[in-house]
Amino acid sequence: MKRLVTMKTIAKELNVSTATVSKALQDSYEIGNETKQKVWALAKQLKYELNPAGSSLRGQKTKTIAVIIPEIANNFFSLAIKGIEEIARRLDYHVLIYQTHENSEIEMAFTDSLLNGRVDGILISISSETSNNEHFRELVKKIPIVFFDRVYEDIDAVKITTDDYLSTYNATKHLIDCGCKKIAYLLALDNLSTGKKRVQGYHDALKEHNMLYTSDLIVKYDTDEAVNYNNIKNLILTHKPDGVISSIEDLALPCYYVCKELNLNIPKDLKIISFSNLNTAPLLNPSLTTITQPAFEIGKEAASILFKILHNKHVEPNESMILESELIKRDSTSCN
Amino acid sequence: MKRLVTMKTIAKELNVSTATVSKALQDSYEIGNETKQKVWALAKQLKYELNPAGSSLRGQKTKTIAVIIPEIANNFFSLAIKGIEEIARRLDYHVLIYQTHENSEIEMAFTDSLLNGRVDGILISISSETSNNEHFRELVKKIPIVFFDRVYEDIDAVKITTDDYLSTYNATKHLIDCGCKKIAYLLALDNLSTGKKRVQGYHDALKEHNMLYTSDLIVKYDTDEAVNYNNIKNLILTHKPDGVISSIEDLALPCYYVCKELNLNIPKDLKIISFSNLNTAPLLNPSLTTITQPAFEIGKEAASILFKILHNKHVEPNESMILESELIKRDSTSCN
DNA sequence: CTGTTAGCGCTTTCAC
DNA sequence: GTGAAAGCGCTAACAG
Repeated sequence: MKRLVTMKTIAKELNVSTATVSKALQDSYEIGNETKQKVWALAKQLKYELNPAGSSLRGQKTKTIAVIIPEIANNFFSLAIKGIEEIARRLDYHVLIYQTHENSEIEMAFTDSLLNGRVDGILISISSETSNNEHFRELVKKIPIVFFDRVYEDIDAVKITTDDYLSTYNATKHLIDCGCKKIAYLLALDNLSTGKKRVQGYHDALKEHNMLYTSDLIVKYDTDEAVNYNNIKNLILTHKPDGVISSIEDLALPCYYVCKELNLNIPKDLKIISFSNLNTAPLLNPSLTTITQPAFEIGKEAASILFKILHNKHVEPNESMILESELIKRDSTSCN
Repeated sequence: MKRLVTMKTIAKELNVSTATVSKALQDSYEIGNETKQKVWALAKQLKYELNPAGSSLRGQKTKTIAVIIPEIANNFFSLAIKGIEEIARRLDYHVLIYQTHENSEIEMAFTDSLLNGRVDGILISISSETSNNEHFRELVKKIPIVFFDRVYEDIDAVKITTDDYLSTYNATKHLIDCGCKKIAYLLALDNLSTGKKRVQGYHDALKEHNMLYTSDLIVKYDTDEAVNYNNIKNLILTHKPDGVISSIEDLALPCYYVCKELNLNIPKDLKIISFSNLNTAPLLNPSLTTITQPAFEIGKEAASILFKILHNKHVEPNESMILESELIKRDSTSCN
């Protein structure tokens, strides 16, 4: 396109060397005030911007981070990105986005392709904990990484998560308190500690209250929507649960539709609680009680810690954090 | 962090020059087959990745594009990004994300900061058409840009939009066909052609049917949610409309709540149609009839065209596109 | 206080 | 078919 304005342009114009310009722009103590002023003025006038290729080639820092997530068009992740971007902006960092579509092959390809100095660090929410353990174990040695939400439990890196276990534990307990006798569970993310903890919380709450716990009451997520719908329908027809915990939003919706088809009154016949970051949840009818994660804050925390690492260079002690989810009670499960 | 694997590494190992490695990796006809094989094998083994700083410094292309949008945590924009990312991935491009929070100062700062060769092109959905006309007029001369959804009407650049005028025209007509006699409008984006066309469609449909058109029936978006709520409440109390067209999702929600507070039955007392990309709209009660834009496709189209421009180098004729929105009819406005 | 110089990793003539 | 050399824009060590 257009010829770029470089330090050379400024140097020539001002009859100084590029080194002087470089230092002046960095406000180095080595440069005289007068020169600095002249350089700054001209730089501003010409709208000079540092060429990132030049400086990162030289200095090994790109002022860029990558965010790798399963899916962008998802309330949780888009809020998290929002948080990340806000922190990045404050520190003049740039944010690259990559979506894996839950495919760990793609995930590995992305991370590998980022080891060439394109970014200074990575924020990642992984798609599976089973298929690429070794890969990540190596990766964390090569580039600063912070895991968020969906993390590798047994890898030594900073992790920002929410209290998955407690969330479902409390939610299940809430349903029990509401009088539910038979609580089903819609299972997803079971290849991740996130998912395992969630189902464990459900499990433990049931056991503690001597409630029925059987795999018959668990429906596992399938990538085919129609299959999910039918599985849930079968569950409801066969076992007639009076409560449901859904580990992801995408399973609560078909559950809702099934009830509609079967003419079940949701708060009365079946109480549903789901993980969800829908900003419209209160508009749902019967309004859905949700376990809502602080997605925005998770993004902000994860980014903040990554930048801390990037700036200190030195190894951080395990600064991992567990943020609290909120059980937002609504009509569907209110006890009265 | 770790020492990077560079062409030098490969060259040394294989006793060839870096020039040969570079050419081999590009599958140049100049290089013998045997050498190529060796280079490729070693590159793979060492997980060599091209250093983007080096090559973009040299070649002036970064294989990176920027996406500038008002807000990430928004169903429309996150879907658009999803589309953009998918196309970018196919062509091995990287995607930088920037959110302006509807602030055109920030917007200008972003675009300026991208003129230093950090990206090859920009996809943007602007925040205002009034405050920085001159800025964008200059910008399009300096870097390839494709505008999407919220565009500069009178700037010579490719634009991907939806049929804003027709959307509201048809929606309004639909309400009229349903028997509405007094249709209000919730106005937003009025500093953009997008918003102007939307209100114009509403206006024209009313006029064509000799319906009441008065600014009293228009409530303008305010950044303060409480103000919106009150304005809508006043509108409804004072003018008792039987239909509402909302130009953005964020105004339909308070409208819904107002009805709840006033004990208005939405399909019966007041029919609401809103622009919305909520994937849960069918769950709303009373289910909301929506004007739904093909956000994902807009993202894909915009990205595709940008890449076309980037690859041809030569100026494109005006390949702007207008995609169709869909009026998804639901209980709240069904005629019977 | 300022300039010279070298080199980050890569590509591209131009020789051989 | 391969290599030497120059240079993209920047920074830092070192001279002066």
